[in-house]
Amino acid sequence: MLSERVDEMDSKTKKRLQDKGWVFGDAADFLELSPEEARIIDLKLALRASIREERTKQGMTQAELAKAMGSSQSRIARIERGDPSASLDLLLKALMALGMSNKQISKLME
Amino acid sequence: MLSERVDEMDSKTKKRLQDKGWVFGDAADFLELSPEEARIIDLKLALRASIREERTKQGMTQAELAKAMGSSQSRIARIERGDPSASLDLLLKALMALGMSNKQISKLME
DNA sequence: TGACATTATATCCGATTGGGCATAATGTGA
DNA sequence: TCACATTATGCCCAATCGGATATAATGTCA
Repeated sequence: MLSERVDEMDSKTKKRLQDKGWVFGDAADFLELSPEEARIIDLKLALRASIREERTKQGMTQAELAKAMGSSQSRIARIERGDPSASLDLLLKALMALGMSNKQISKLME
Repeated sequence: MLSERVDEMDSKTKKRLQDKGWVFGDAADFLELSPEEARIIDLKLALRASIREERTKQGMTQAELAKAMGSSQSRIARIERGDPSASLDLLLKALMALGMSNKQISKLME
C-alpha cells in the first residue's frame, strides 16, 4: 500500500523527502524506528496524500485550506510535501476542515 | 457517545479533568474550540478509554505498557486519566503497542 | 493493619510542533 | 515573455509535548 504511493512520486520529490527524514519501501525496515513508529509514518503518508487529493478536487488552494483550519499556507505545503513534523492531530484537522466525516477518515487509516 | 462515558466518571474525577482543560457535554459547545478541535477531543476520549480497556483486559500494568512502547508509567497514567496534552500520535502508538491492527484502531474512530 | 503493587500528580527540561513571515520556485493564462 | 497565482523552503520563536524522576494516593491481599 505504501509502495504504490511512493511509486507515483517523481524521484526528485522522493529524494527530497528522504533527505527530510521520511522512509520509503516499508518503513518497518528502517532500524531506528519501532514498529509502532513505522506504522504511524505509513499512516501519515496515506493521510497527507488524501489531503492533497481532496483539496485539489474541491478546487481549493493551500492558503484557503489553511485559513479554514486556522493554519498557514506554508504548513499545508509542508504537510502535503510530507514533512515528518506534522502530527496526526494536524493531519486529521485538515481532513476535517475539508469536510470529511470520521467514517471517511477512519477508512483512510485501515 | 461522549456523554455516556462522562456519566461513568465520579464527579471528583470530572472536576479534576475539567480543571485540566477537558470539555464535557459535547465538546462542540465549548466556544473557544473550532469544530475540528472539538471532534479531535472526542476522538481522543474514545481512544484513551480503549487504551485502558485493552490494557486491563490483557492484565498489563501501566508500567508494562509504557515499557512496551518506550514511554513512562506516568505518561500512561496521564493518557488514561484524560490529560489533553497527549497527541493522537501517542494514543495510536499505545493502541498499536497493545497489539491492535489498523483496522481495529480505525473502527474506534468512526 | 501492614507490606507491596499499582496508579496518580507534581515538577523539570529538552525536543518537537506549528504559526508567521519572507522569499524562492513553479505554474498558468494572455 | 510577462504579470499574477500558487506552491515550496528557510528561518524564527513561542507553545506544546513527552520522558524522567520523585512522591503521593489508592488498591490488594494476607
